[in-house]
Amino acid sequence: MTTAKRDTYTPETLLSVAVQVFNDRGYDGTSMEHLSKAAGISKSSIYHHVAGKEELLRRAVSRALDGLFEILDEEHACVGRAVERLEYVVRRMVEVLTSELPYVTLLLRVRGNTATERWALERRRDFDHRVAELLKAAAADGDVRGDVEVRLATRLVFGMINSLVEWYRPDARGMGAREVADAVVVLVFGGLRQES
Amino acid sequence: MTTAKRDTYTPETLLSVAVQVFNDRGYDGTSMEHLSKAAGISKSSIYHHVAGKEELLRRAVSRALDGLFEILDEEHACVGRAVERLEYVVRRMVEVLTSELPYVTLLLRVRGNTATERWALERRRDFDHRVAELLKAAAADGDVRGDVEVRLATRLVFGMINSLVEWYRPDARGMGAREVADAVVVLVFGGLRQES
DNA sequence: GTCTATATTACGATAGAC
DNA sequence: GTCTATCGTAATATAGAC
Repeated sequence: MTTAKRDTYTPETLLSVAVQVFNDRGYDGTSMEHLSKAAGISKSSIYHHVAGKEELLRRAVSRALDGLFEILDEEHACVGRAVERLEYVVRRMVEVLTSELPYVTLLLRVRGNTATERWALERRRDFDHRVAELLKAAAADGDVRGDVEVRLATRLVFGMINSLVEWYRPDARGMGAREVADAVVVLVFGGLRQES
Repeated sequence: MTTAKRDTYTPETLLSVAVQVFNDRGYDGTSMEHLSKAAGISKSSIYHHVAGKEELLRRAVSRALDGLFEILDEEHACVGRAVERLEYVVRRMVEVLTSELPYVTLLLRVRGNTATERWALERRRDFDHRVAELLKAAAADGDVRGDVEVRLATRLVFGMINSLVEWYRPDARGMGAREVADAVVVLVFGGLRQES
């Protein structure tokens, strides 16, 4: 029992509290006062753990970005037919969005007012481009419909996947991540229309 | 030539400037100082035209909500087979999102920190429910696949459509609203997969 | 590690001159 | 209708005691 007691904050545990408040009120709408109330410690105590508000944001979006980029290094994202790699990435994106929900939520709402936010936006764009290339390859293989521009289709698919953060909640009696991932894959590739 | 001169602001023209800044920096990240710089007049002059920051937000989201709700009163949204009414509403949503882009963008980013924001969120939920009922009816008709829960499908389709505000820009050489609407309808109903 | 107290700056909004 | 000047508050962050 080294530090098995409880209660005292680390940057990690403080982050999980802060990210919740950021997502509830918006990053700019959250003051250090709000954070201190939510954490149950004083404002100045927060500064003992982190340099300030922006460091909390940087830690949070880093965690989200790391989770997303790791997908692209996985075997099923690198080998095989492009359309199958794409399906794998789509499914894994849903899994990362749900498992790292608060961190990805914050990432997707970043505006670009500070250097940290602009850095996050840039890394996000890199990730989007990597997935867009996958869709482009699948289109070149003839596995994906050619009557919708690849760039446009990528954006719309990302829109559908990323919208998870606006409504998905890991309730006990709610939907599981697997169920959501299945639905996203079915809709993205097959569409709403009843197949005969 | 009553007031054909130019330059002096009305609540309307000031709103169009303010909404741009709100969307660029986020509502909470925008100060009256930012607005005054963008409008080219002093902070106190803004208060001559509107009661404050929150009134600008209210006017903006009202305009967006009015545009969306009007869709539901149109003939093609009320008569005919549910799946066809749904397709019509999806297409018109894209048109309203593109034509009222800055106002809808602001609406979709509202958090809920003030009374105005909570009112906007509530009206948005009403609209979402109306469209969800349409999808439910289409599913009851057997025109929409039954292997994805209606509630989940609604959210994902809304996610795809609403994501427009994150990337659509009405550039002269860019995509037209019609092209985007076509792509959304094709993907929502038919999916990505190449049809044989 | 946490606190109270405070420095300093920025914010939303108003007063009153022109 | 626009301005300068300013009020009162709330923001980020620091100092220093315990």
